[in-house]
Amino acid sequence: MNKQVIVLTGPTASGKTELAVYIAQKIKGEIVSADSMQIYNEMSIGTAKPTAEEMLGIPHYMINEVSIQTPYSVALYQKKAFEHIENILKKGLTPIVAGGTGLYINSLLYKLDFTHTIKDETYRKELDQRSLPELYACLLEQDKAAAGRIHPNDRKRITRRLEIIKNGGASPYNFREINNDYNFLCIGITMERNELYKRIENRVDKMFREGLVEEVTDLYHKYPVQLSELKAIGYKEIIAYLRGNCTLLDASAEIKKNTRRFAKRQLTWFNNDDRIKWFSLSKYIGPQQLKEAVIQYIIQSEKVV
RNA sequence: GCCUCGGUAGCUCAGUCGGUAGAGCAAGGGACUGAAAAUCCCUGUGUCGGCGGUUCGAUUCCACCCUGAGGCA
Repeated sequence: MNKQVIVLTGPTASGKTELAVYIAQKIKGEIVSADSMQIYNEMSIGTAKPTAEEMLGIPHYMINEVSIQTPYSVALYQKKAFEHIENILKKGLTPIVAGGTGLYINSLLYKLDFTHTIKDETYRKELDQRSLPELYACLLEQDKAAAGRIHPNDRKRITRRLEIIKNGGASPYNFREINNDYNFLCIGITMERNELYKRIENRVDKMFREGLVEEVTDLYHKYPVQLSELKAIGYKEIIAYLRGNCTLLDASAEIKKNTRRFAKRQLTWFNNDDRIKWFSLSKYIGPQQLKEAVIQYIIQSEKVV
């Protein structure tokens, strides 16, 4: 029998954090975060990082992994997350992967092999100097299949593909080969769009009350380059304000807008995976009822296995 | 009360020398293999303020009405 791992996902502000802790308490689990921004130590308020109180004593891994000074990536995440999953299983507990970064989650759910496709900063810098049509022509010449898959305007992906080719890692492209090493039970939380947007609005207001501006100001002074390059929602907009490009009210509106768009992209991403069993908050009387339904579902699934 | 300029997509506005209309923003949909909160792609029907008139045909011209801004008394 495969080792069971619970995966909890959904758009931002849908209540993943709280539900993950609840599940962990009910079924004796520990949490492995799948959030590309909570990874960073220095970013807290703007990433809605769970506080010690919110964790209720449940161990959380892959949060505060590194400093903002050392950029992270999926490959690093994948390696480390599997280590944590194994450790949790060894303790006889259930790993609960919880987060909204689709690529990070897919690096666990699918066989994504990064070991032969080294990241090459020097080469990337070199490619940055060249024009986009030039890069695309280059890709077309060296990897026709990839060129067909990647849009000519998508500089980031073209660059990465060229990097892979240069370093000899052009492995056959096994798109979405399922990872069967574990028995993943995938749960998604969602709700009607209006409701989600209302929650996003409230959450952003709350972040401001909790000191988002202070957090960003402080970080911006310490690590201006690193913070700007991350382009994290809640941070880039405050940076614009600090630079005098807009008012604080504008920044708040922008954060809300960008968060809404982000949530939409997340939903698009997760809708792609039919393993996810969706629970819509709009269909339950309240969060408590949804939590109980999720637990019921988990217990039932374990019986089947 | 009179004069002037407006009323067109959720918002800001363009336009049709009369043949029922299009930009930006917002919004919606989609993609995603070492930056992913990133990056990229696709999507524009709306009583053209109302009621009449002229006309084969009016959002466009004319009259009146409603309404907003400014000006003069």
